[in-house]
Amino acid sequence: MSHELPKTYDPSAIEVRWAEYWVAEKLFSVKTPEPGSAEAKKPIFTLLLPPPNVTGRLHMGHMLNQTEMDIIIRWKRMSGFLTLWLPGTDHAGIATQMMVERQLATEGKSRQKLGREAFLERVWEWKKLYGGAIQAQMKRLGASVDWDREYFTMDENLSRAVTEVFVRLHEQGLIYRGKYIVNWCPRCMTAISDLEVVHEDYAGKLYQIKYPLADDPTKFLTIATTRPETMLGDSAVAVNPKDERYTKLVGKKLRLPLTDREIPIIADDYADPQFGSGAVKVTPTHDPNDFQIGLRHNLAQINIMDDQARINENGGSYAGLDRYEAREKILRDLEEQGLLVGIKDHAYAIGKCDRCKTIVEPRLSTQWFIKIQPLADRAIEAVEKAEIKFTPENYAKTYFEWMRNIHDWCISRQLWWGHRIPAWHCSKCSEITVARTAPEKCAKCGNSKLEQDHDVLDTWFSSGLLPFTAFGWPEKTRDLDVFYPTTLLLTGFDILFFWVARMIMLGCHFMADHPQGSVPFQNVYIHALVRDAERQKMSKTKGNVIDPIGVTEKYGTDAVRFTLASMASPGTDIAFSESRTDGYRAFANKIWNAARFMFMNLDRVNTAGSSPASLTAGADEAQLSKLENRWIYSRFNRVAGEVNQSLTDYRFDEAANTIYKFFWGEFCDWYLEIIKPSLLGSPEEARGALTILGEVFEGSLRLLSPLMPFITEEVWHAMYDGKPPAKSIALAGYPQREERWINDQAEEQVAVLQDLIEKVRNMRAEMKVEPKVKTPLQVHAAADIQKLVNENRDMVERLASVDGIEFVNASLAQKPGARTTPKFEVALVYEQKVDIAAERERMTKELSKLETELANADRQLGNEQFLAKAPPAVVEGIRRRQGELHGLIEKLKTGLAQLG
RNA sequence: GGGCGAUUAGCUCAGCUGGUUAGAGCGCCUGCCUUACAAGCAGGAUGUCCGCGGUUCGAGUCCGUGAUCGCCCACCA
Repeated sequence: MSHELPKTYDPSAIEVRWAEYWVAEKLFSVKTPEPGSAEAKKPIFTLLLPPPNVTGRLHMGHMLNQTEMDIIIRWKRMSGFLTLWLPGTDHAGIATQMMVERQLATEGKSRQKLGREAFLERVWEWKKLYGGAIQAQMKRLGASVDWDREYFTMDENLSRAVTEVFVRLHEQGLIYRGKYIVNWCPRCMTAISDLEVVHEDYAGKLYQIKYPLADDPTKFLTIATTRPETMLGDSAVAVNPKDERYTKLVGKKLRLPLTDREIPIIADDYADPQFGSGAVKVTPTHDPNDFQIGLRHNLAQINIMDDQARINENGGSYAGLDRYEAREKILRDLEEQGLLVGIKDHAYAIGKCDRCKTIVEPRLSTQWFIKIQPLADRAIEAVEKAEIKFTPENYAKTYFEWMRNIHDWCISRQLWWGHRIPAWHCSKCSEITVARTAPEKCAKCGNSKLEQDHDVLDTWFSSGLLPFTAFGWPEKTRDLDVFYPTTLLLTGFDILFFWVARMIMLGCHFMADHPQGSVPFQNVYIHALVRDAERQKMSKTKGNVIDPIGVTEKYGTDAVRFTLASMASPGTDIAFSESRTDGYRAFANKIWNAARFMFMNLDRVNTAGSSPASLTAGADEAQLSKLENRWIYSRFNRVAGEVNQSLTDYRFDEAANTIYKFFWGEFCDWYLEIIKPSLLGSPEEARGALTILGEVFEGSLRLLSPLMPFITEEVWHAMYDGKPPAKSIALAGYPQREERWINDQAEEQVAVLQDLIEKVRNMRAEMKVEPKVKTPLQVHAAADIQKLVNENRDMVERLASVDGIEFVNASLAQKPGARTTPKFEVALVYEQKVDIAAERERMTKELSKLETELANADRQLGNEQFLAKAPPAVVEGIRRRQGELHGLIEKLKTGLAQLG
């Protein structure tokens, strides 16, 4: 079988093949290990699958999630760790419900007319339709997901668990039902939680309105409001008790304009004497603050709007008007009556529905709530005590900030897609029974006509249960024993509060007795987010609007993945840089060609030689006497150690850059160049060289594999000639640093040779030596350097285009164009004259740089404070450098003098 | 209004606990199709590390302050 790879690197062909292979070989399936076994003690990961948007395309931010997830999966797999793929709960459901409702509206139908069952059936159909695109993309990335069963978790198990959680919380007094002001979306016709309200700056107006006193209509109290329409529901006007202007008025009545009602003037601290007139209208049904004031003063609750935010029958002649139509009319009417006394520009924030961007209406309604404080306290403690650690750490601050200002969580939604609240209403006595299964009859009056609550639960309620329900809770399962808590949660900050915080609260609460600890995960890695295509305005001005699928097709998944990893430094968002992706595609191409080069030589040896060569049979020990082999082994192991450390620290950027520099800058640029003569030499010699080359190449592929899974898989399989030791490179174990191969001396020696070669190349370029012309070289150096150069004479001559090396005893410093370093002086023997002016400029520049440096060193070393306080290693380093600088400067000066 | 973060080469970004000469990719300049790779090779140029003040023997790095930009949270009419 031939080892040949196609001449051209074509990522798409490779990707399709291996993605299909991984799925077919079930590389992503998970087995539950024996409890207590070594396998069970390995880290476990919670990977949140981000919600797809309704069009079925992935957002760039989500794409990153997925890509990084994949990196983690594959990295951990290679480390021999178990990876667990957890299904996400169903976030697309509500969006889909909205789409279906919109469609029904065009057909003149509604969900109420259609009925619950038929409606849910239609939602389900849509979800399957749009889910297909996501599934395809996941397959492309090598993930296998049983779409119907795992992704849409409206299954019986989860339903049972959700009910169980609800009932238990209710029994513990942590769930209550009450009339409160909630955020109401008049378009979705449901309550939404605080987090689902997005605030936007709004250039509004502040209206000043006169309310006449009831017993003296010639006198007025002026209030200020941004929402005049709500005055129809006013129950009072509040002034601050310390506000002396109004002390006498407290307790008196006002006539509420446009209505026939009288309302009291009350004293409440909420009123700010500095704002407006210091008097504020109180509308308990349409403002959360006013609601609280209303409770304190036992005010009437007059709801003036229906569920679509139209004025209801309590609004008198305004009934039936939309809230904004009503505002216009009310303002006109007030103006006619001379009661509108001022309009000012006033910027404030308005809340909009996260999904449909309709302006949210605070609305008094009966909802289910979770008493959040006890849960939040424990969740705060878990992070304070470092039971859960955030990376980057500063997200803990954000988390605390939110947790400490948390409000009770409204969990009921007036939607149909979701888990229904397990509460039953008695048609006779209105008693509410919360139960695991439908009760036969009312516990209070015995009536058998009971109806289940129509509301469903907030999706984040069930999502928040995921860390334990996914393992079969409330049953005591082996999975729960083994997998809870997981080691790492990987996610973006955008769902820190929605999901992460709630998983922590609910996990700590329900898993309090768990032997391995109650927290749902021990580490949270918050990765950077690529700017979302949704935020087009911002993105366009920054020039970072990109189509992830297009980019992937253009550069290959490996290049895109590598780019995202290399830019994933913690703490900041990523602006996707196409030019960098282009660069990493070139890197993939480099790998490809290096592999082709290796295979080419292998085939040559196998054709010419008497015995076959192998890339994977193990190193030929005799080869290790060669400097370049000791060097590359040392470098490889050092790099492996660094990469492992970076990955442990979640520094994917460092890991990527380290591998990149090693593979391209050392392995390809130097090692392959150095060993070319051996590869092209006798079959025996080439066979030996190939064993080392094969080992280092194979190890490099494994090192790279998490960042570029497709190309590494392809080349790796080719190296094993169709008989790999594992089904996938991902299963082959990750390279670790092996101390015995670390060789400082070899690294130092090669560094000197590299420096020498570079100096010669530099001189040649400067003197404009024809590339094909080889020039003799003079070297002045200590005996050990001479010995080193002599032993590697061929290498230096070849890589630096040198014809003969002469060691000289006299310094070369005065020779025009010569180069001096602390370890050697080197000059070309070349008749063509150097450009004196350019040479003088170069040397003068060099000299001034060195002199500045020397001045610095002198100053520091002359400073007793520095000598006393700086670490010895630093002092020693500067002292040594000072010695070098003296020598270098001396020689440069000599050289300059020589130039005249 | 509260909190968090950013500002380093023309562009996109690294620079970990303060320590010798601030880096990478792309772009740019010069020369090379050297038999793995022109998606390449060799060489090269480019920085008031946002401003100001401070701590320190020493600051891109720590502190304060100002400017600009961004994000998150938020019930002040």
